[in-house]
Order: sequence, then C-alpha cells, then structure tokens
Amino acid sequence: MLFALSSFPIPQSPNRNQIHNVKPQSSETLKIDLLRNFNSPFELRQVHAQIIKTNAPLSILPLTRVGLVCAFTPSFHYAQQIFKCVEKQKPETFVWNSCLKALAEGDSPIDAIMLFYRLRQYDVCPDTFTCSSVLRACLNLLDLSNGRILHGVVEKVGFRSNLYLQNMIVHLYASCGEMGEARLLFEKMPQRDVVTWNIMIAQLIKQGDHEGAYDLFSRMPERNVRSWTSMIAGYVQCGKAKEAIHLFAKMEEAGVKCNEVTVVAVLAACADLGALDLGMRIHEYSNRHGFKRNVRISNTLIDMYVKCGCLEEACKVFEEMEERTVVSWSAMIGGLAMHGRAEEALRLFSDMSQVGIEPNGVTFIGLLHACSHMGLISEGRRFFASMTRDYGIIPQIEHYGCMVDLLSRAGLLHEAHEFILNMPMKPNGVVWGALLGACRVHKNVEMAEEAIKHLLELDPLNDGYYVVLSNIYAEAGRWEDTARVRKFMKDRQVKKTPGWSSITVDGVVHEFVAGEESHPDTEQIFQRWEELLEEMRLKGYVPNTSVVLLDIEEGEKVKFVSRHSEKLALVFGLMNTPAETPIRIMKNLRICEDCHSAFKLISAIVNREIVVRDRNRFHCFNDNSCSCRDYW
DNA sequence: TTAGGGTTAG
Repeated sequence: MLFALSSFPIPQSPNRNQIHNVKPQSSETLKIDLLRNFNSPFELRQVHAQIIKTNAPLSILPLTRVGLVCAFTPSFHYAQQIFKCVEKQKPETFVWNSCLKALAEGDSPIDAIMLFYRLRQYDVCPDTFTCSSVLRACLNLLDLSNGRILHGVVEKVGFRSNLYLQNMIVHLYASCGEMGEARLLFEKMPQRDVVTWNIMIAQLIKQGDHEGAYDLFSRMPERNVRSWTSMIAGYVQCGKAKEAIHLFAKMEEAGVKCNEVTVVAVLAACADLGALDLGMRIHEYSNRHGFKRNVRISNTLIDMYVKCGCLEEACKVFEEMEERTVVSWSAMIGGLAMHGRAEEALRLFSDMSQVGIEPNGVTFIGLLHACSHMGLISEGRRFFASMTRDYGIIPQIEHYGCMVDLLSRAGLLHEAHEFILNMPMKPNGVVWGALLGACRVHKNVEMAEEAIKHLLELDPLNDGYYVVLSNIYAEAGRWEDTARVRKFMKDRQVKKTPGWSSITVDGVVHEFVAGEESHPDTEQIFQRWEELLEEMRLKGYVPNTSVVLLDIEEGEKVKFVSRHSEKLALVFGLMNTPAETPIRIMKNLRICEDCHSAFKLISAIVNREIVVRDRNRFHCFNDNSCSCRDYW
C-alpha cells in the first residue's frame, strides 16, 4: 500500500481541521467503520492515511463504498490504486463488480451502466460478473440499446458459453418485447438449463401467449417447483384459474412440493373460482410448512376467504397477522365493502390510520365501494376529496367509476352525469356502465339512452349493456324498443352471456345454466322447487316477472324466472348438504331481483345461511333478510 | 458478488 497519496487528484476540502478529528485506529473493525462512514473523496484521503498507518489488508465490503463514492469523481483513479493493493486475484474488477451490483440492484441502475463504460475507458477488464450486473441494470431499466451493446461485449470477450449470461440475455430480449430474438437465441443455445426454460415460459405468459408457454412447459426435459409455479401463476394472471388448479393437481401428482410462491398462486386461483375447499386445504398446508409469517400468503388468504364468502375467516387471518402491510388492510377493507359491511370497513380505515399505515389508491377503491354499496353519499364524497388533499393520491379512472356508481346508485343520476362530463380523463365503459345500471334501478329511460350512446362507441360488442337497456325498456312497457334492441344485437351477432351459477358439494363443482336441464338431478330439483314454492307462497311470495326481458305470456315468464341458475344451484345445495350449514353459490352475472327476494324467504323457511357471490358483490341471506339491506 | 415464479382494485 505504499504509494503517494498526493500523486492522484483529490478534491481539496476547505476544512483541513477534519484531518485532526480522525483518531488513530488499531483494529480491522475500526478501519472498516472508517471506510463505511466517509462521504467524499476528500474524507477518503484522511481515512486512507489512517489505514496506511495501521497497515493491515482491507476486506471488500468497505471498499465497495470507496468505489461508489469515487466512481464518478476525479478520484476514480485513486480508488483504482487502492483496489489494486488489496486482493491477490483480479482485485480491481472484483471490487468494481461489487459496486456495479449495488447500483444495478439499487435505485440507480443507470449508474451501473455509466460505471461500466467508465471502467472500459480506464481499461478495467470485465469478467462474467461485470457483465451479469450490467445486464441486470439493463433488465431493470428495460434498456435494450445498452443491452445489445452488452450482448456484443459478452460475445466479443468470449463468454458465449456462460449459461448464466446467456440466460440473462434471453431474459433481457424477452422482457424488452423482442420475443422473436429471445426465441432465436433460445433455439440456438448450445445448452440450456431449467432456468432458461423457466425464463421463456414466464416471458411467454407475460406476453399473453399461454399456449406457447404451455407448449414449452410440456416439452422441457426437467421441471422444478419454479417451472410449475410460473405456469400456475401465469394461468392465474390471465384469468385461467381453472387451468391453474388443474395444473396444481398435476404438480401434486408429480410429487413436487410447493413453496410460498406456489401457495400464493394457488390461493389466488381459489379466490377467483370461489374454491373454498381447496383454499382451506392450502391454508392448512401453508401453516404446516411454517409459512404462517409470510405476509403475502396471509394477504392472499384474506382475499381468498373474502371471495369465498367466509368473511369471518378472513378477519381471523387478518387479526392473527404479526405484521400487516397496506395490502393486508386494503384487502380487508375491500372485503368488508364487498360484503356490505361499510361501517366496519370505515372503522378499519381509521384503525389503519392510527397505526400509521399510509393508504394507497386501492385502499380508497375499497372505501368508495363500501360507501357505494351502502349509500353513504357524504362519506364517499369526503373520501374522494381526501385522497388527493390528505394523501396526495391522484384519483384514477377506477376511483371516478366508484364515484359515478355511488352517486347514480343513490338516484343522483344528473349529478353523476355531470361528474362524468367533468372527469379529467375519457370515461370508459365501466363509468358509463355504472350510470346505465343505476338508470335501470331508478327507471330513467332518457339517461339510459345517453349512457348507451357512449357505450356503443366504447364497447359495441358487450352484451351486458344491451341486456340492461332492453330490460329498462321492458320495465317501462316499451316492447317495441325492447325488440329493437334485440334486433340490434342479432344484427351485430352479439349474444347474451348465459347466466350460470355454481355450487361445490363434497369437493365437486356443480354448474347450472339458466333454463338448461342438463344436470342429471334436474327432475328432483324441479320437484323440490315446487314444494318450496308452496311454502314461499304462503309467506307472500309472488314471482317478479319484470326481470324477464321477453315479450311473452305471464305464465311463461314465471317458468322463466323459476329456472334461473342461482335457484337451481340453491335447490341442489339444499338437497345435498347437511342442514344448518351455509350454502355458498357463485354467479357469473348479477343476481336478479326475483332470486333476491326468493332467497331471503328461503333462508327463513329452511333456516340456513345462503351466501351468493355475484359479479359485483356478496349477498348473505339470513332469516328473511340480506346483508346488502336491499341496496344493490 | 452473477439467472427464473408471488398479495389488495377488475
């Protein structure tokens, strides 16, 4: 370490007294501390002087700090000289690599790229680790132009056979959207490992090519837990929860143990499908394998229980968590909102604020949903104003959608319309759709026509809008207009999505489609329905046929509503599950008014809790009332 | 000191 300190450019500090403040050190630990705590090349000079005095070798960690502080200053060369004196093998590259890694994985990946060019300028020889860190920086920045240069360096320096680097390069091209080039490299690779395949699978999924991903998945020579998890998570992300669960079953068959990430992915699939049985099994597995403290798992568990209609279980998971993030709070607030428990959602928000967790945009979506589902207009307005004023969160289109829903559902259709016209962004189908839906509840044909005018431009093939409009006309007795809508749909080949409901009995999912008689137990279901109907009539039930949008005879309409999918699922559930257990039904569309009033009565007649998850929210029927308090 | 998969809104 004997070289002249003064021979390298060191910026001069005005405060020379600082030198005297550095006390002589004797131990290695103290030296490391000295290097860790300096903040400028000038202080480095003082510290370095102390180190020379104590004359012992330095370790890498504090030297990284030297590199980071000097990297972009005239002291670069000075730092180089220090590095050359400390390790036996390739000392300099080693320390710079450590700096590159810190920069690439930290907040300033661009500095890693800059430093790389500086190193080239000063003739520092790159090794595989250098390339790896700079590629990581390019990947984090999705910077393909520098990535291509790095790719060239890797080829030129002769690291072509390095599988790690090749994998990163494939990853980089794929992440930057150059799937063709990634594919070409993948095909030409002299050797591939499980990571190579996993990268390709994950990237194909991200680009939406699930078939391509599955093709590779089925062709890969060996699969590990990450391969399975990538594929399962990929299916979940693109809304193919059934395929995800199916693959998970195959994974179990193959004897591959799941890890925390798999658990999250499978739980998310259960949440989507409302698959409570499997969700509970995974929950037990997770606890058995010591994953209980994993916050992401707990967050997904909350969401799973919420979406499977088990709000109490969700609360339990939430309460047992040792550490909660904004996601945990938001999931719970959103869950309470979905179940119509607005007061509790709002109370939870105040608890959250008290423990010092800052809300985010999603938290406010939950809060606005809570207000909207329960008609808390002034609270909703307050939250909307507060999100920007108190938390600096700019409302997104989803928040505007919630506000339109809140106002229009409460009957303030004109205010909602004004609100839409004054939005700072172009309203989307969700926003106009919320207004349209409320027009049906409040029987406002003119406003519905205004909404549909915009919806036809935005999303002309969405059958749901036409169905609502047609219903609005039907309820107003405007059958000619109803017929016109139906013809319009026919001409454009838009078909109404059939309503279906599902119920799980003994682990088997039974699906019922409105009006269909495909289930083997159809006969018995109809028979049991007739018996129930007798009891319901005694309690004042009259079928509400206004929900039938066809211009047919009353008797036919009654038959129509009695064949709604949720009714078939409910009767099947009553026939095949033990008394007093809750019945959980899922529906792809919104529950209709007739089923809603029927279910309230049935819950009292059979003395059972009936939980229905529809497209929008949960309805929990108990003793002739619903958790939505008929506001939906 | 280097590579791949994860949570809340819909």
